[in-house]
Amino acid sequence: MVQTKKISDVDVETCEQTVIHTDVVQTVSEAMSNDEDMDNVADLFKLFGDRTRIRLLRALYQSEMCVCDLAYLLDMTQSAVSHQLRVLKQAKLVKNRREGKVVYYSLSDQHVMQILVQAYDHIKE
Amino acid sequence: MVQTKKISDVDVETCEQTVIHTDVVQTVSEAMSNDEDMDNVADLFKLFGDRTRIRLLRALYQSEMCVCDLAYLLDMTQSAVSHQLRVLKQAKLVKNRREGKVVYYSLSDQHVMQILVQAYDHIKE
DNA sequence: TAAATATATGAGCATATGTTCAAATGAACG
DNA sequence: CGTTCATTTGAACATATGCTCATATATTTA
Repeated sequence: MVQTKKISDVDVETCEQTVIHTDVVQTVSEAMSNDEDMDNVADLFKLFGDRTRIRLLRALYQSEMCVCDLAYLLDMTQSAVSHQLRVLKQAKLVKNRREGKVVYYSLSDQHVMQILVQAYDHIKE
Repeated sequence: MVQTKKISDVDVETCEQTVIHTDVVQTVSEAMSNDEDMDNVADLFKLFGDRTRIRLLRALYQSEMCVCDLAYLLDMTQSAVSHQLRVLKQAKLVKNRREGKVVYYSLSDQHVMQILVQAYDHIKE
């Protein structure tokens, strides 16, 4: 924990902005300087932050399924489902294989679901 | 794992939709019938799915801070930061206390950060 | 080759979201 | 009491997002 003793003001050139605890800002800024991957984290969570995609992942966690089955299961248009599956595939969260006319989707990585499960547990308390 | 033996078609009243693997859909549907909390999970992730909010949480994970310090740290308008802190507070992810003119924000629950850290680890591989 | 079926894709549209700007609170201090 | 400073808040605006609709692609089958 950082203590907040020193009080000082600093003017910034862009827009006049004030800093109260210079030392704290300095410390935190250094601690955060490493992880520029936070943007990627946000992007990953952005994928999870949609009801449709969450339900798709949840369903595929149970079993590999084709597009029309997923559409029926979620009570959605085949087109809408296909669009979202595309998003999930681009993010490498799901993979697919073709068998004749039918395309089967499945999770490309079981590990990703752990994040989901943990969040689920968090909600449940 | 569910096997995909039976092939059959079903018409649905709303829009004409086709189901190929009735048994799989049935099984998965039952498995998913319990967790209606998936919507809440999506909502939680929606909060994480933004660069600004992620960085705010990341910063507060290091130390309690006031609004103007956070604004300086993230190089953002104090107003924009305040708006997002409000969102995080409504979601009970952060809390605040007033000390004179200055309002200090901090994480209301360290546990929530575990989800973030896990996702961070996932990215790192 | 033509028809049928499963899926993919692009454009359009309506809504959601995040930021800015201006103005309102709220507290300390002369 | 009026001024200053930190923060909050509401409206406006621009962009992002997810769905629909029509159409394209791909594969099987008659």
